[in-house]
Amino acid sequence: MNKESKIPAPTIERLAYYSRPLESLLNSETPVISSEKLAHLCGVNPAQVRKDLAYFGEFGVRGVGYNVRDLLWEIKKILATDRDWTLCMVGMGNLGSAIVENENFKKRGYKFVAAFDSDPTKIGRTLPCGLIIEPTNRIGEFVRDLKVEIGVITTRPHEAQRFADLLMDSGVKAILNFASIQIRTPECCEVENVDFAVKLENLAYHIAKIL
Amino acid sequence: MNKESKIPAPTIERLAYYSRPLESLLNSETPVISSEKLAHLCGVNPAQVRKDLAYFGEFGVRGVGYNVRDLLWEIKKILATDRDWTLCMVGMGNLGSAIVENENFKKRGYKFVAAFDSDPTKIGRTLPCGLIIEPTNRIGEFVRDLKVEIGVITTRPHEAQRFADLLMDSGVKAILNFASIQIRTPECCEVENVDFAVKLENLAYHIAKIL
DNA sequence: GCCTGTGAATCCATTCACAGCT
DNA sequence: AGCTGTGAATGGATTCACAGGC
Repeated sequence: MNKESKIPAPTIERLAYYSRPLESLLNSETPVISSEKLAHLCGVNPAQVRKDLAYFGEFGVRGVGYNVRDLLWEIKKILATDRDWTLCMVGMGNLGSAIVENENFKKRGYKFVAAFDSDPTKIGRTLPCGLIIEPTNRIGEFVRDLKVEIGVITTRPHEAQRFADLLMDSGVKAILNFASIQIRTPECCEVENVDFAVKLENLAYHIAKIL
Repeated sequence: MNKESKIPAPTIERLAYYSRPLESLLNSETPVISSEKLAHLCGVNPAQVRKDLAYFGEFGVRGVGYNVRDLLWEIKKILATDRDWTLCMVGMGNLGSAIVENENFKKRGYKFVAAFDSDPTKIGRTLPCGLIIEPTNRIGEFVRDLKVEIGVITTRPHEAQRFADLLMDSGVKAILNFASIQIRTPECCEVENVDFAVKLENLAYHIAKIL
């Protein structure tokens, strides 16, 4: 862990990106891939690919390249996506529902085992996936009983911090936050923020320069 | 543009983050804010805030701070979010629908004027917002007629590149891509990729280290 | 000959520290 | 006295370039 703790955050993110084309390649008849080809598929520099992978071991063969199947397996082991994870959703609006129902997540081992909302008209409703929407005041209870590991938040911004605190107190170890607010968190809990509007604002900035 | 072209990408992203608390502050009785306070609200270093803003002008008053209203206005001008943008959605699954219906986007001036899907059972359906789902083979026509500026893609990965090409050929200047694939794009078109699963894989990596 | 793994060099972003204004 | 604006210093990450192994 001491050694791994100084691995750059961008490296971890890129590992996930590398795994995408590798998955497609698995089905095709391509047993081996070079850093050059993989880099091209992911839009990065070949040296970057080699350096990223070298942090974790020597996965390649000089003069040959990387075995696709083995490399994918190694990356999954590193990212800990070779196992299932238990999630819950707080906020069952359009976005929350879309994520809970998402087949892609299920396929990757991210299983939602609880869904919460504070809107009384939504509570008790059964989702297509079989989950029943529970009231937010039962978050602690459910998270503890079901041993939820990752919490996802899609509520309004002003409620997000409160629910994040609740999730953390109940033992959640990581939070994926879609509310457009910076969630404050102690050391023990990892947070990733995703704000679509920020991405759009980025695009707006760049294209406004041209027009 | 020459001067602005060497502005760090992270700066642009942070400007959007700065605007969030400023919007809340507008309603409260806080006419002025220091870089220290704003930095704290956004979880960054105060010098970072000052440097980011200084790229674009001298918005603050020494010994005092930044006027909240003025600063927000300047940031909106920089990000070009002081005007409306015309968007279209390709892929009307759960995620696509959730984004098109999102009130937050509308409020920020991102207006969806067309929605496409290739599933015949979805085509012709009227959305709560009033839009009718059109077949993907009419993308070119609609995008040109309605002068769509930004395209959003939420299709399966294997179709994403094809639709991106189609959007670009029809005059779209920027693409927000939610499909888990790296979209290849010429100079003239900006792309932002958002992959939720990558964020989850990041979290998984970090919490697996602890467990 | 080809491609990986890696120290060295470069590039970029963040933070520091203080001069300058109110 | 207080807080911005900014050159200088630091700290990271990316890229280069080549030694090492197939």
